[in-house]
Amino acid sequence: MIAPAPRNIDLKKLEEKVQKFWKEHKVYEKSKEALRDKPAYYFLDGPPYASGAIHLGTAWNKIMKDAILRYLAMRGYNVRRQPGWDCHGLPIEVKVEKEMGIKNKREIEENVEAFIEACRNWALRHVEIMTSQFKRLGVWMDWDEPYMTLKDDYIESAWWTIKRAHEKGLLTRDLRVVTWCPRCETALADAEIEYAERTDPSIYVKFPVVGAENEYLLIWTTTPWTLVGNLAVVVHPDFDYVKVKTSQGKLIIAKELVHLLEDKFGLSYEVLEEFKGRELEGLQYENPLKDYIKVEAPENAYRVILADFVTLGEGTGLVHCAPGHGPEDFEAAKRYGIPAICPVDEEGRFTEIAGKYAGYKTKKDDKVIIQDLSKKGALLKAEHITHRYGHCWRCKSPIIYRATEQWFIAITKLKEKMLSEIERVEWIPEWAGSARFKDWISNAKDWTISRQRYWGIPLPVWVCDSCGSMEVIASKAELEAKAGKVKELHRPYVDVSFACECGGEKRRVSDVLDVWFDSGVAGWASLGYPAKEEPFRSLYPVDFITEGHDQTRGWFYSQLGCGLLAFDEVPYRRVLMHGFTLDEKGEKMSKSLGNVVTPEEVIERFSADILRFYVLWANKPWEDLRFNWEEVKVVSKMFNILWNVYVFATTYMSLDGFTPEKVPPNLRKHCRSEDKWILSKLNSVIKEVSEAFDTLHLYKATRALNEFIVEDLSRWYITLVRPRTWVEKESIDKIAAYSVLYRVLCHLAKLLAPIAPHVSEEIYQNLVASLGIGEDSVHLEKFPSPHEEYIDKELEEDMLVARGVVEATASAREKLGVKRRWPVLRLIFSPIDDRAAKAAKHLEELIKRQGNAMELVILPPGEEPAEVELVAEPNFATLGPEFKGLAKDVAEAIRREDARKLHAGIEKGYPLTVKGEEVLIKEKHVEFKKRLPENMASASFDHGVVYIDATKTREILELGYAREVVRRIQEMRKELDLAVEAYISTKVSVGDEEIVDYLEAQREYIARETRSKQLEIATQLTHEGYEKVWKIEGKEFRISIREVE
RNA sequence: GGGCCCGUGGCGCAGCCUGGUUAGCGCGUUCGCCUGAUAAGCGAAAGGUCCUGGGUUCGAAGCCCAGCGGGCCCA
Repeated sequence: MIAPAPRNIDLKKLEEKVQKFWKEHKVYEKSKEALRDKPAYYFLDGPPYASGAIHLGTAWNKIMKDAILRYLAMRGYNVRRQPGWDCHGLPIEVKVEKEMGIKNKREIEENVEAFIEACRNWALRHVEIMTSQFKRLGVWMDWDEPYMTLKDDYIESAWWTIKRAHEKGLLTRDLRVVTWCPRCETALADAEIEYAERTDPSIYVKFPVVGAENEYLLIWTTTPWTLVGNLAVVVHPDFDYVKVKTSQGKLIIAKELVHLLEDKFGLSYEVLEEFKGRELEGLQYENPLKDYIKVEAPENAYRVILADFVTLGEGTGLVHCAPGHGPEDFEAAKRYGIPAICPVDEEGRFTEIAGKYAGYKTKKDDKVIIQDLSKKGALLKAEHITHRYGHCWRCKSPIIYRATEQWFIAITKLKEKMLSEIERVEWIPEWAGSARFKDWISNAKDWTISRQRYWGIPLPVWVCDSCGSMEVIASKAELEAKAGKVKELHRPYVDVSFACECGGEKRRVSDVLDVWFDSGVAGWASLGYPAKEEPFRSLYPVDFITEGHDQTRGWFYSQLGCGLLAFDEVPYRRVLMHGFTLDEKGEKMSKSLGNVVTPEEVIERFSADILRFYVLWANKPWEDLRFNWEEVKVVSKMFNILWNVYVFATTYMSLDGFTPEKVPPNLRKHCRSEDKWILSKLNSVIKEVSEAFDTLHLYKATRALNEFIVEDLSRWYITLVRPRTWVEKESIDKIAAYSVLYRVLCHLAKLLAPIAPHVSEEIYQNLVASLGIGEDSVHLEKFPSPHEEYIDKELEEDMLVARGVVEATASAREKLGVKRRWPVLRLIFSPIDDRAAKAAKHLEELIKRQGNAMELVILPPGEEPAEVELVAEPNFATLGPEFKGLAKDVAEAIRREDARKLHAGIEKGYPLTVKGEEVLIKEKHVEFKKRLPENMASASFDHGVVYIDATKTREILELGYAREVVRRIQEMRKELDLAVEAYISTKVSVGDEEIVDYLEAQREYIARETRSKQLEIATQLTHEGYEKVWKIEGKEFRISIREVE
C-alpha cells in the first residue's frame, strides 16, 4: 500500500533513516554487484589531503563526483568509485612537529621512526574523520577500500615510475638554484609556492670599478643579503649605458634610466660617456662588502657579464648577479665559467664563508648588510618596496633561492609531447585545456622532485659511496633481495645500504619525493600496477576526473608528467575543471576572515540533499561558487514544494486505495489534455536532464528539474488535477489522474536520485519498493529514457497559451477588483494569431475552469470585442498652428467622426468637411485611445489580449456569495479542528433579504461542501455553538456551526 | 608584465557559442489573491546605461578591438 506521507518532514532525520536503510540492506554492494559485468568506467578520485576536516569546496567536489557516478551507474556502467587520500607531505609534518613540540630537523633526526609513526597516525586519523563527513553527504564510494599514498603497494608504483624515468634518462641530479623554504629546510616545487604581498628593502648600491678613481656600477636589489654571494654584474648587450659625473662619484647606469638620479635621488649629473652594454663586458669591480666576507673569488668573478634577461622596467639596467641565489643568475654566470657559491645553509643562515655574517639569517638580518653598505659609502639609497613575493604554501615563510643538489624530472624534454597529448583530452570547459593548461605547460620548467624531508615516498635511488654508480629500485622485493628484510617503505626503514659491485656501499639518497609525484601516479598506483596486471589492463586509462582550477598546476599537471614517464601518454580522457567556493562577497573563505561555512553547518540547518542540489544548481561548475544562505533557502523551498506534491499525491492515493495495478492498460485514452501535457513535459525534462548529465553541465539538470517541479508540476498540474481527486466515487477520470501523477513521481524520483539520493529514495520506497515492484532501491534503477512519442511540443505550446490566458485573466480581475472566487460572466480572448486561437480552442474547458468564467469567447486573430470603444482625441498642438481659427471646429469634427473609420483611413489622410471646407486629417492630428465599459477590463500577454466582462448576473451573485460563505465555514471547521468527514449544523444570518435569497438558491451546494446536515439561512437567527462574524463584500455575516452526529 | 575566467535591476543567476519582436528567472520590496498540498501556495506592480568606449552589421547583452573593475594562475 502507498502510505500517506507525513505533512511535516525533517529532511535531516529522513536522510539518517535512508542511510541506515542503505547500510542494512547493503544497497551499495548490491549496486556494485548488479553492474559487475557491465561496461567498465574508470573514474579516478583526486585524493584530498588527509590533514583536516572537509570544507565546502571539498564537499562540492565530492558531491559533483557522486552525482555523476550515480548517474553513470544508473545508465548501466560498471563505475570504479574508489576514493583516494593524499597522505604524505609537509603539512602533516608541520602539524606533527607542533604536536610533538619539535622545532627543527635536528630534533626530528633524533627519532625519525617516532616522527614517521606520528605522521602516519595523523593521516589515518584524518582519513577516518573525513570519510565519515563524506558519507554524511550521501557520497557513495568504496570507503573501505580507498587508495592511500602511504601504503607500500602505492609507494612501489611510484618507485616503478621513477625507475621508468631513469630508464628514459629523464631523472637527473644537478646543482641548480631552487626555491627553498628556510623553515621547512627543503626545496619547493613551483606548485608549492604561494605569492603574496610583502614589504622588502629596495636599495641602490654602488660597486666600485677596479682601476678607476671614484667610479661605480650602480645596481639595485630587493634582497640585500644576496650581495654576499654576488659574483658578477649583468648588463644587456644592446642597451645604451652612460657614465655620468655626480656628487656621488662617476656612476654607470642605463641611459634610459639616468633620469632617476635626478628624480629619485636629487642628484644633478653630467653625462661623460655613452656606450652599448656589450662594451662593458669584462669590466672589473669590487664587492663593497669584500672586507666583511671570506668569499674566495673564483676565477672570472667580479666582472661585468652580458645577458638579455635584463629589463629597464625597474632598477638601473645593471643587475647584481649572485649565481647561488637566482636561476637566471646561475645560468648567466655559468656561461662565463663562474661557479655558483652558496654562503647560506638549509636554515637560511650564512655560513663561515660569509665572514662577519656567519650565523646571521637571510632576509631577517638584511638591515645589518644595509648598515655596512652605508658605512662603506656604497649605499646610494635605501627605501622599501611592497611587491608580490613567493612564500612556502604550507608554513607561509618567504622563500629564498639556494643553489643545491637536487633531483629533477626533465620536463623541458617532454614539453612538446605534453602539449600534443593534452589535445587528446576532452576539457570541460574547453578553455581549461586549450588555454589555461596549455599556458601553464608552455612555461613549465624541470620538475624538482626531491625534498629534504621525512614523511613522504622515499626517493628510491641508491648511490655508491665509492664508485658513485647509481641504482633505482622499483619494489620492496627488489630492495629486500639486496638489503634484507625491510619493515615497510618509509624512512627510516628504507634507509638501508647494500654492497656495490665495486666493493663499496650503496646508500639511499636521503630525500623523499615531492607529494605531487605521489598523486601523479594515482592512475595506475590506485590499481596496484605494476604489481598486479588486473584491473589495470581492463581499466586504464582513466575515463574521467574532475577537480578545481587550482589543479591545473597541481594534479592535472603531475598526472600528465607521470603519465608520460610511465606510458608515454596522458593518463586521463575527460576532465571537468570546477571552481572555488567563495563567501557571499566573493572572497575566499578562510579561518582568519571568519567567513568559513562548513558543510556540517548547511546540513544542520537544511539537509545534505539541499546542500547537494544547491551546489549543483547555483552556477556553472567551472565558475567560482559564491555561497549564499538565501539561495540555499530557495532550494529548500523547492524541496518543500516537492514534498507537498508528494504529500498531496500519497494522501489521496492512499485514501482511495490507489495502487499501480489500477493503472488502466489504455491509460492515454482516459487522459485529459493536462495529463498528456504533464507526461509530455516529463519526457522533455528527462531528455534535458540526461543531456545535461552527458555533457556534465549539471547546472542545467538541476535547473530543469527545479523548473519542472515548481512551475509545471506544482503550480500547474496539481492545481488542475486537484478537483478530480475530490470526487468521492470511483471514476476513470480520477484513476487516470492518479496514474499520471504516479508515473510522474516515480520518474521524478529516478531523475533526482543522482542529485538528491535521500529524498528520492524515500519517495521511491513508498511508491514502488514497498509495493514489491521495481528494485529494492531507486539507486538500483535504470535512469529513465525519454519516450519520444509522449513528447508533444504542440500541446506544450498550447498549454503555454492557456496558462497565459489564465494569468492574464487574473491580472484583468485585479484591475477591476474582482476576486478569483467570483466567476466572471465572459472571458474574451483576442489571440495574436491562428496558432494562439487554436491553442485556446483546444484547451477551452481548462481555461474556463481556471479562469473561473461562465463563458469563453475566442475572437478571430487580431479582432477586438465589440465593446472596445475606439476614441479619437484631437491633438491641439498640431491642429492649432495648422488650422488656426478653424482648429476648434476641426477638433469637434474629429470627435464626431466614427473613430474606427477614421483610424482605418488616416494613413493616407482622412478628408473631413468642416464649415464647408475640406480638410485632410493626418496621424499627427489625432491620438487614438481605447476605452472599455465599466464592467470590463483587459490584460495583454505574449499571445494576445484577454478581456473580462465582470457583470454580476443573478447566477454569479448566487455562486459568488455561496462560495464566500462556504469558504468561511470551512475556515471555521478547521479552527474547530473538525475531522474532514465530520458533519455539522450551520446557521448563517445576514441583514440583507437579497443575499439570503441568493444563498437559499445555493442551499444544496453550501450544505454539500460544508457537510452541513442542517442549514439555516435568514436575516435574523439565534446562533449557537461556534460563532463568528465575517465581513463579505462590505456586509456583515454571522455564522455559527456545531458538530452533529 | 603575461595567460585564463567573470562583470546583466538592491542581491544571486539564465541568456552570449549559432546577432533579430517589449532582455528572462529566483530572492527581496510593495499591493493583492487563494485556501480540502495549508506553520504552505499563487498573482501583479515597481525596479535594468546588459562595466565603459570604439568597430562590424539594416540590427549588438551577444561578434571583434581597446580600456576599466574583480577572481585565479604565472612572471
